[in-house]
Amino acid sequence: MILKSQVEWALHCCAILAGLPEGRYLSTKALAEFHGLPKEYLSKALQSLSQAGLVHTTLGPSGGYRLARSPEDLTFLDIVEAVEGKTRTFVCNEIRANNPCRPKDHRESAPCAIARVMWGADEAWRQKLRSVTIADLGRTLARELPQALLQDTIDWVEDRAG
Amino acid sequence: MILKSQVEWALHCCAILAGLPEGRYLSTKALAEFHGLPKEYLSKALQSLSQAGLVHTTLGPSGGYRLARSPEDLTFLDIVEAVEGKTRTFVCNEIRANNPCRPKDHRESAPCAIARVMWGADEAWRQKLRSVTIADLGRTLARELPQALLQDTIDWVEDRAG
DNA sequence: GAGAGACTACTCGGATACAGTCTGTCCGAGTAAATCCGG
DNA sequence: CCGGATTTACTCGGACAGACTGTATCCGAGTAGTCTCTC
Repeated sequence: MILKSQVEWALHCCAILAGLPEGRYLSTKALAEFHGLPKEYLSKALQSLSQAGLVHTTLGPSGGYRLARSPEDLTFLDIVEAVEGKTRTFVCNEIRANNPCRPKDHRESAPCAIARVMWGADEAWRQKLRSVTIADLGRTLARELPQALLQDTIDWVEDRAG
Repeated sequence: MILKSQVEWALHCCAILAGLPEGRYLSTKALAEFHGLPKEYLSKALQSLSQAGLVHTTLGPSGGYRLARSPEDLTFLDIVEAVEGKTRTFVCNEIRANNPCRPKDHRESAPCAIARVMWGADEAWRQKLRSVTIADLGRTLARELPQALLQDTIDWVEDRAG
């Protein structure tokens, strides 16, 4: 059970888009080139973000993507769920129903106890992802990265922003 | 990203094995019949548990499986990791290294900030699974299930235990 | 009745098959900016 | 010089292919009880 690499790509792309000047757009081509990724396939990840309403897109030349909301308002969970889907990581197939001892008219009072534990863990995971925003990520990067690299990157992006 | 159904099967099997009288074994066949699962494939899940040292096995007739430790000592995480593996759910491919602005001699001081967040969430998930034991599960079931069904199940198991 | 050998029921591991998902590529349709061309 | 037509650069969506993983089945080898047969 490993998250698809599209999740990683989407997160990195959102980090870049967060540093984009207000109202400008950055193309898939630029994002793919920046991260060294296949442009066509990366666009699938960005489409997922677009469908989820996390990014806004414009067609035509100088088109591309920008964040649809403030980075303060965009959590890791939003992005992970946009790409990976919102379904829980554990699905209960109700195999307890096959217990040969169970009377035919037996009605379940609660979800399977095993599923409840697994879902609790899933919720803890999501809660953790919900607690970190892209703005938080930006602040961490600003603190840790060399000033020069940060500035060069911002300039690189702005050069290509439409 | 969905856990394999073998995880669900392994958890249910451990719950049953926890109710087995001391020193007795229960065969794959019985476990498969009880849960309505394909015997051959279920045995793969049990082999995973065996390799991880969570269950003990005996060959020959009246052979089968029993827990290798006390249910108090057996956590959900143990079982999930035995089947699903211990690798983290997020792998960082260091795509930040492709940043065209980065100087060639740049050395990373810390793991990728995005990966750290994802790993933190992964750890929260594992921590939650680590906090629940099979004994806890047994107590929950004893509290919630009808007394008759519980007793019938125990009898059914004991009938087939070798 | 006792002991040796055959038998049986089970685990274990490997081989195989099939389906679904992930990764990656390609192409056509639609759109908006930039460019070109005729007046 | 200006306005409409064309070109260009991009997104979007679908189709497609290959690799990998998850699900499932089958079979042979090995093991430990049980049964049988002989003395």
